[in-house]
Amino acid sequence: MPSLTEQIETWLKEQLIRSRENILEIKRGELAQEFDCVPSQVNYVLETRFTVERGYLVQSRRGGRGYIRIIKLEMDLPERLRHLRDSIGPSISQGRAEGILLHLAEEGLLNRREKRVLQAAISRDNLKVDLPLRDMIRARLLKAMLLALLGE
Amino acid sequence: MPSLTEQIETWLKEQLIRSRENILEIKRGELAQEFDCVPSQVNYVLETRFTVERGYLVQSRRGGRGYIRIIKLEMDLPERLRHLRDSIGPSISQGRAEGILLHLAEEGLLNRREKRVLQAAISRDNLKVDLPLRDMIRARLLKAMLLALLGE
DNA sequence: TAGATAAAGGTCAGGAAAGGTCAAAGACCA
DNA sequence: TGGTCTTTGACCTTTCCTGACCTTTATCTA
Repeated sequence: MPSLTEQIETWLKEQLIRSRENILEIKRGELAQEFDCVPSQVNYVLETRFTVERGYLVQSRRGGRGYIRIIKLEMDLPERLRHLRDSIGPSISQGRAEGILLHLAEEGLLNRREKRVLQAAISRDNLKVDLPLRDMIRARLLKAMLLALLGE
Repeated sequence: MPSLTEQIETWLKEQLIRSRENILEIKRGELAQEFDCVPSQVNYVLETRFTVERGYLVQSRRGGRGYIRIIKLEMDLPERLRHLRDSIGPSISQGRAEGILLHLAEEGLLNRREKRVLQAAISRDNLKVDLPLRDMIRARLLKAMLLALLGE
């Protein structure tokens, strides 16, 4: 049985696909009711699963007629690579790096094998270097590998 | 009377066979209860009996709805990986690493894209770390990436 | 139209539910 | 009796979920 978080994540992504659009608008309260949980659970899902690294933008408005809007980002490859390079920067945590991989994989830019390889290369367990340096090596490797893979 | 470790090992392997699949998912806590032992005993069994050496891959996740997943590798792979691991050793030069990649590519175990990624990851220009350490990181990464790639 | 009220969504800390690590004690065997 | 393999338990980290309390926005009403 998948966790609540996973169920909500899946549901939202399905809605996005089913609607054939890149925008989905929901009511936090209604969604929470649907899944029989507290509203802040929805925030948790959004914060952990719909981040920019993973290719989503979340906007919202409070008050009467409030809403939460989830936008799936789409860019062409060259733009994407530039953007990736910038967002990786000189140093990157494992968590953020994994978000990027997930995102690329979901878009079909990385197949399962490739994702696994990259994943292995950025894992702290494999890098085994102390912290400020580790995140810097990871950033360099990730950028180089993505360039090798995506940038003909 | 076989040791606890052996009992658990046997039980897990039986489950793997019985399920007719190469993947088995368990809860550490439940298993420990079943065998009336501390949970960390399960880790010990996994560490000593379900290693890559012996043809297994173990994945896990913590937190709510956590799990431990044991994956049985294809028949001839463990042998292959053992050999690779030995030939890489604890430290490897860029030249020798490239030789290995070339060899694997020739054998068709690596396609062009994959080779490019690995190549990028082991390049001294991307690692950018001073020398004794660089070759050690390269060795760890190469082994981990190949394992990720070949260990379905 | 200013202020009250209702109707959203946001934040954050805490607790629960996993699994991980490590060192020390115990058991077994050569 | 020394060394290796097992077993245990204390403590740690990660992930998920909840609830109390806060802020923002729209709408209604005097």
